[in-house]
Amino acid sequence: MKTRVRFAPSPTGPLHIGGLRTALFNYLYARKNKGTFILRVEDTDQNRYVDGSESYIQEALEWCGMIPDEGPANGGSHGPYRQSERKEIYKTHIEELLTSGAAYYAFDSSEALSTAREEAEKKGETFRYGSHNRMQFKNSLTLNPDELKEALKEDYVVRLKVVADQRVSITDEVRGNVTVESNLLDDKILMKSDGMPTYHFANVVDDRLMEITTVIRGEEWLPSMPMHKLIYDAFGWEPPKFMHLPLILKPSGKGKLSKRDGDKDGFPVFPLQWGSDTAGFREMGFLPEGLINYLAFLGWNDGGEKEFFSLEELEEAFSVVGIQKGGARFDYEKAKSVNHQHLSRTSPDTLIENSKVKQVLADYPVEKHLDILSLFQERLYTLDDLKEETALLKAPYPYDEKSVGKLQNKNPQIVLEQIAALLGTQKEGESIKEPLFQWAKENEISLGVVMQSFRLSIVGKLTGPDLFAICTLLGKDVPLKRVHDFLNHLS
RNA sequence: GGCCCGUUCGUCUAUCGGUUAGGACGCCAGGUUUUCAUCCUGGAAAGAGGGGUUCGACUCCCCUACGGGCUACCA
Repeated sequence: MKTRVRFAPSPTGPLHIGGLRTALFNYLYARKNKGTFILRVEDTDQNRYVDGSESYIQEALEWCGMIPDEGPANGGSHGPYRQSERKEIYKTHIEELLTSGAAYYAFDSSEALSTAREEAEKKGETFRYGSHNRMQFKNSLTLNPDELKEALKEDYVVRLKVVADQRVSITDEVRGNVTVESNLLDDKILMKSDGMPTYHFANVVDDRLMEITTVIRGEEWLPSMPMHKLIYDAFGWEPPKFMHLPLILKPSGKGKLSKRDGDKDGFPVFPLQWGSDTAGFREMGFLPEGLINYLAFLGWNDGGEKEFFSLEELEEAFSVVGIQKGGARFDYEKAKSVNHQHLSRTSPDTLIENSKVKQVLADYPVEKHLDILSLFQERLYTLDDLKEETALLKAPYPYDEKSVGKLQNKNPQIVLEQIAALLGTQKEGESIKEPLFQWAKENEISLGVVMQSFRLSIVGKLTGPDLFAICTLLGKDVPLKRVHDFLNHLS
């Protein structure tokens, strides 16, 4: 049987990186098994629907290079791929369960239920609508045919009739067997009073109809897996395989990573920008490969010591045995470090096409773009760093006075005058490196002092890439002027 | 509270009964006094606790502790 997996997000806002990682693992599993990667939009909650989410999700997947084989954007043989467009399908399937007696109508109001819940809570108990008490409520099990007919004119939901006194057992590919007592399970609502299915029901029906072979989703769904099994049973269907992924935790480890954590600590939690005030990894200067590589290793590894992977390499290396069981904390420093690896290994010719790079480089003459990028590239953790790094090409001011102060009593003037002299007589295409070092040696002047003086005069601080390369970029006149300016500054 | 899942350096992780418990990020120290947030080398740093099983346990089992998830007509 051909492998078919789906990524099934809800369009309730931007795609969180936890969701993106779920998508990634689905994608990798599909590619590794030469299967099909499906995008299904779970828009059954009209109250939480947020306009623009679906296109955001599509764009985010595309940015990462994970194009769905089937989905709302490009169609497929098992559509429609939006649950809101599958209402008729759910309707006929719920009829089936109603007819067989595996499900029943219930007429309790939301208010009545929350009251019952509160009362149970007061007694320190958990309210459960199930085999032990379902006969005490107003539903198609307790009403006579006439009452039922009348009740059906008003709002109703459809509930799953969970069998009593049974051990429900199902296996997760990552964690093994999960068993639960059916008496502990709720008679879950399958169909809401607005005629839309709940997640649980839509999920099972769609996974079946779309011929999904393996369900790969977040760990938050693990507790409902036995209940899903019961729905499959009710239809007489064989459940697919299940794989529950560990959660991505806050940097503190206390709970799931949320947007607030990013706002608080200044890192993105979304792949792309959402709205005007929420930047994504793309806007923060991440390469999609960098993000993907980092995310892949949050909860998975190939067992070896290699940690730098392209998407293609991940597709090849991915396997279920490498999936972690415990949650993994998000670490922005590590994410940047992985991105840095990808950044430094991308060819400058490719990188120069990036819009963020173009933006920074626009301040410089076109013929120098490649040289500038090549000089700074290996130092970048994010593309955003390029702007800060290249700032030293523009002006050395303000000088790093702390460093200047330390240099003061080492007699930098004589060094700077020599540098100026060399720069003045420098021929096109020649570096002053050799003659400068030669001079320093002859006069027994420490190269440390020489280079520090030189660097401070040119870029105003003691950091940055190779100084002679910077001078080459700046041309002949600018470095000379800066040395003179610095001499003035010192006096 | 109940149910489910988890627990190796600060963090992400390797180990599938016998290892000096390995790697990466971060941190610290060096790289013949050329700077550097790059690069190279080195260093500090871990099996939650208690019981078993076994010649031998990080690895298997049980208990405890701690952490997380779920407990909606949300997904």
